[in-house]
Amino acid sequence: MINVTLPDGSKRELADGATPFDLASGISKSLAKAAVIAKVDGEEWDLMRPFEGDAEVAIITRRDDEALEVIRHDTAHILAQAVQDLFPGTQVTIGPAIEDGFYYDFARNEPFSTEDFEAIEQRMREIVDADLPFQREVWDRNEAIAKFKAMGEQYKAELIEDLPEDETITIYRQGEWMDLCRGPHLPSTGKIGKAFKLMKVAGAYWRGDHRNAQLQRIYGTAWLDEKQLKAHLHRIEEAEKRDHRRLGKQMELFHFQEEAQGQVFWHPAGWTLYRSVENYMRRRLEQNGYVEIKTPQLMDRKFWEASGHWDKYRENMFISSIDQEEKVLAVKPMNCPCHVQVFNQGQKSYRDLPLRMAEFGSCHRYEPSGSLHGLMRVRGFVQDDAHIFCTVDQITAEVTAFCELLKSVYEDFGFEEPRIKFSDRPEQRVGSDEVWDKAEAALVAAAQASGLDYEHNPGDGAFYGPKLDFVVKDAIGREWQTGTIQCDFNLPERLDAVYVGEDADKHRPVMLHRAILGSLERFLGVLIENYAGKLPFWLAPRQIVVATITSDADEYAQQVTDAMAAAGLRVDVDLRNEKINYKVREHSVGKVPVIAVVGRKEAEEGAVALRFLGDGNRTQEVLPLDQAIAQLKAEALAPDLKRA
RNA sequence: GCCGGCUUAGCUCAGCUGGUAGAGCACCUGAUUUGUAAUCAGGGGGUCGGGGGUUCGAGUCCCUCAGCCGGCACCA
Repeated sequence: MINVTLPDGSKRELADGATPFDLASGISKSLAKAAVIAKVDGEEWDLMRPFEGDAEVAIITRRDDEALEVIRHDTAHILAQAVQDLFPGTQVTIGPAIEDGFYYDFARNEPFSTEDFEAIEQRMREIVDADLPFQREVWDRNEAIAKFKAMGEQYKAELIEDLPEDETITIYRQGEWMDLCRGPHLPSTGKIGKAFKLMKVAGAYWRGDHRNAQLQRIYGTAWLDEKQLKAHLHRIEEAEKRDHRRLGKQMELFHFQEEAQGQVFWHPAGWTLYRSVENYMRRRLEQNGYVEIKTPQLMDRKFWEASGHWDKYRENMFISSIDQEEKVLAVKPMNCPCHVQVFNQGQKSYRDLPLRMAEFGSCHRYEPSGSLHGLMRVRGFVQDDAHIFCTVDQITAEVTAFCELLKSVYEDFGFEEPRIKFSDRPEQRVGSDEVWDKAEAALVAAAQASGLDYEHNPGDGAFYGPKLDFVVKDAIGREWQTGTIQCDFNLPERLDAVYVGEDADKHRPVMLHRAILGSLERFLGVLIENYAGKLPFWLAPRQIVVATITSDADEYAQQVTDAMAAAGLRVDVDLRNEKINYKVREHSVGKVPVIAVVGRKEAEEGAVALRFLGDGNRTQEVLPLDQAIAQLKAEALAPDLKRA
């Protein structure tokens, strides 16, 4: 007899050899039907795996979050089986469930192509129709290695060899096909359903290491039913429409061309947006006790040798030399060493600390060609950079203030809270453990004080100190790091930064490297996608278009435009001989937030009819010109100025 | 950088198995003076990413370079 306890505390008795499926069937038919896997003493089990003794059991059904993960993992197995059926000689490696789907990495000399997808999907559907049971088997380690080697599955054999000695080796079979797998799986392939679709092929390194062989990864998506699958595909389509590269072209914000790979040509509209963001940031920094500086673009290589960057990053630095001189100059890849130079001019006292030194620092890095991505990853960029020189005791207060500022800035730009990663001491590092203790504690305390959730990335800090990174998502779910704050005990030492303490002795300051937006370019990319181009009024490059209905109103329209421009609003006039429908459509598609329509009536009354973009309950308002301007002017203020 | 794909008019794209280029939108011209998401008619515009090759003949096939796209790796 086996005694099981259910989540509600109730107990049941089962015969020896009973399975979670038997348990579910005993409770109700519908539960047995909806069941996916079971949790046995907190461990995920197959429904058909017999209990090994008394246990606490929960039945996981299709409605639970875990179900999709199991289905996706199962689908990955079915994909692997289908591929090996159709392309003999292909080796399997690993195939996990991921967000929205799954992938499987294969080793095969011939490349897969998306044209193979139809045949593969067809075979997958046949495997589902065959309703093959997933069977779990526990194998002896050496037998398993020998078996996979005999099958020509080198990668699988290697995986088993690298598993810890005490790990149970489990093999899952579906029909003739078998794979090394931890499980769990559904009882049979028929339970998976057919709401899956192969999405793309890609290269991926074996075990994520670029020194290893490159495998072919097939990505797929899988859902509970057709409806969910369709909704997912629709979401992807919609997300692609807000891709900042597409919108950048449509809205004439910027362009790229091959002669300046990875560098932005900002167009008038895009640069207007850029400047709005920069000006906003500049005000926020001023309000928060920062001073702004500007440092050189080109510095002698000796300088970078001293800072340590030449050794570490030489391959990623742009170098310049000039015929008349022997010197080799490097385009600055970062601002920190320059800021230390400014700090080092003259004598600093503890009374000068904390010293918050900001720069909209233009930097260039030779990023790998494959990593370039629109505005998100470029070779020439501007950081909203700053370095806070302070004492160890000031770290907590400074980091807390920074987190507060960052939060408020993101709110002003309308973002959901970014994800935060806390990275602590790596194996290779400088500085004593006591100082690391202090710095790590300071960062964590500051994050908590600011009410921010963070996740822990052990050992992922910079060699000079721990850091908090802030991560936001783009339109199609890719994550981009924006803000950061890092404690640095190293650079002040290398570049000999000192201040005179209360005790009249010389001391090393701590440097906090920090950026809120990260790079202006990337942030603008994220901003454009976040709003799908429909930027809030204060950021919109063209805030208003004055559109006439007939040429009778031309003169008045020009007056309206001039008055609005005089009030500091970014306004254009559209006097073209076109129907108002045409103008409204064109400027709506062009994402202009306000269209001021003027016809004979408005001209006579000295009024304007304001039409607001994409605001359901506020599409139109007819106002006297003065009042309209006063209202728009107030709305055009940046959030920080509205508060003031 | 690596694997795969793509590159045709300003933009989005079509051009089957090789026979010297096409659509919609945009643009220009004309008509229309119009009340809140596309008025009608006409017109101009391409050494088909660069270079090389195969062929009587290449946008179509092959080689090569570049850029872009999707991943991977990288990201001070």
